[in-house]
Amino acid sequence: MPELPEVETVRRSLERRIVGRTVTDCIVRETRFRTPLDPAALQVALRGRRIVGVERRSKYLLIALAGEDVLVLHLGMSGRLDLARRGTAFLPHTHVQLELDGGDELRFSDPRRFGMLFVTSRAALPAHPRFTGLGIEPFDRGFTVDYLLDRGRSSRRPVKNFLMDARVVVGVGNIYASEALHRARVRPSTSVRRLSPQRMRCVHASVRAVLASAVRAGGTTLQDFRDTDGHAGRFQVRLRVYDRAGEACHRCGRTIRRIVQAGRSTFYCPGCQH
DNA sequence: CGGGCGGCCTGGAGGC
DNA sequence: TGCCTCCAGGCCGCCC
Repeated sequence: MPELPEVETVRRSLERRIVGRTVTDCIVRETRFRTPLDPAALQVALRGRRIVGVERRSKYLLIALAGEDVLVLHLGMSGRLDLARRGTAFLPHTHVQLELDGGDELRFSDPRRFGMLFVTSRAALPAHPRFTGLGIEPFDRGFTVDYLLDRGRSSRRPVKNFLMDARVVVGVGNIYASEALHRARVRPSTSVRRLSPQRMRCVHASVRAVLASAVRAGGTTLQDFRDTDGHAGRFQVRLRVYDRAGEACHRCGRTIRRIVQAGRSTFYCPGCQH
């Protein structure tokens, strides 16, 4: 479900409400995730620990605890975090609860179980297998047109797949890759190394613009995305191509097409993307 | 060895 | 109503 704007939206809503709180207990009711969860390790690391910060790296949420440890959380496709009063009704597939002082609890639900959570030390994080290969953050200073040109120089792959490659740049998933390329007027099937510097500059600016705009809108809610307070995103009404196959392009009027690239749906306008 | 593809899961939508 | 197929916002490992 979540790409950078959705994860960042969750991060902000979490940060407002859990920093300074202490985890009193951790209840695990499901351990079968893609990487199996170790309840004992989680409980030992979390119980009695104060939450000192909430950060994001790529599509991972990092809940920093007093001391050296960090709770790492990934929402996968269907993961969701909810902050709620203890004892209130909870969503189906609520697999983990963090009980907080003051009577609230943070609930992690994930029907498809593509998500993951684990505890590691802050020092070990960069070397963790899930983090070592990660590319640059799209809002870091190092994410430049030259960086993209350099990384794309020897690659014949389609620019859409390139943008979705987390080894190149993190946070761009299936929705925002299509949206950024529409904004840039670049056809998703274009080979990266065939993009002129001018067109790459446009792709670069469009990635940032689309992501920033989606963050401001609180993410995209297609079916079930919510922040930790249960609020839906508002970017779905601004989508220009994603999930609009057969509809008219708002820019040129031509009919939006759906194709499949690397096993994922891609949407583009044949009229104004070349 | 870069990168496409199948698989991991559940659930919702749509066809018959 | 049921049963089938297809599809879904991510990621990993296999294998060409």
